[in-house]
Amino acid sequence: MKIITWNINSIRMRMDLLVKMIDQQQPDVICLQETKVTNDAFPLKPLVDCGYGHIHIAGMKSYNGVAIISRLPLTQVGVKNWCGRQDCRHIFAELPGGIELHNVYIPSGGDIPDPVLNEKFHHKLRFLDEMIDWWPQHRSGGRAMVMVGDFNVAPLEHDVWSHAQMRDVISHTPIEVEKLNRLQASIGWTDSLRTFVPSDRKLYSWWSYRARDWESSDRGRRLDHIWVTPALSGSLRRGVHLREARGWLPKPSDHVPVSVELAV
DNA sequence: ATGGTAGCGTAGCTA
Repeated sequence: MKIITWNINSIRMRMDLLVKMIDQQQPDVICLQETKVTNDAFPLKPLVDCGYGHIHIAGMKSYNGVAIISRLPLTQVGVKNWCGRQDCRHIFAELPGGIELHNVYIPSGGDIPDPVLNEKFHHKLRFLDEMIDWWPQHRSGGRAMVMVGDFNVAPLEHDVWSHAQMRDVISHTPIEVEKLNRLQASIGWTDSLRTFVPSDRKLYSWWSYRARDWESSDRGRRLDHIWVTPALSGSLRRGVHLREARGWLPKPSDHVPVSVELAV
């Protein structure tokens, strides 16, 4: 089973690139973040025509929005709200074989790395705290689960272009890295991509639109993740970042698709 | 230290 997560930054702006990714990668399941479209305006038809007849979405006007797009049946679908908001950041579904799939878009957190001065950073940290408490109540690592998405945190030294220069930059500050590590430890999640790419090698899933040349400056961050529970970690077969998608024309997303294959 | 780009929706927020 091949699962791909991608922060697409508007599905309507990038439907052609989504179809290109599907033609090239043939995933069984696609999890999107930042679809930026209400459910009634979500472009279902081109995806159904590609063979993805099982689609679960939660979208709102302008911001956020998540989608699970599958050629395998989805059962037990639902939406999870955090921090008392209904802001379309987390949906889930069950896949064949009883695998529970969660697609999450964690808040970015704004610019100022101080939760007192910056309400957006406060929200991000509360979001992480709530998830840390929730997972052990919801399930144990003995359940086959996959959690994917744009977590907006690059936890490891080589998940950013410069560990030293990123210490005070939101996405790599010690406080949020510590919370992401606690989230990972909550029920023993495995960071799938780092089982395939050693932690001493640079690995990025996002490059800013603001760079003059994203490829030559290569100031990336690994914000997008695929985690699996211990029940599935032995089934991981392949995991890759589709770096070339950052250059797809005419208008690439600032994030690239991240893919894993599971022998299930 | 600053500003750089993109999307939504048509001003200014979010990233």
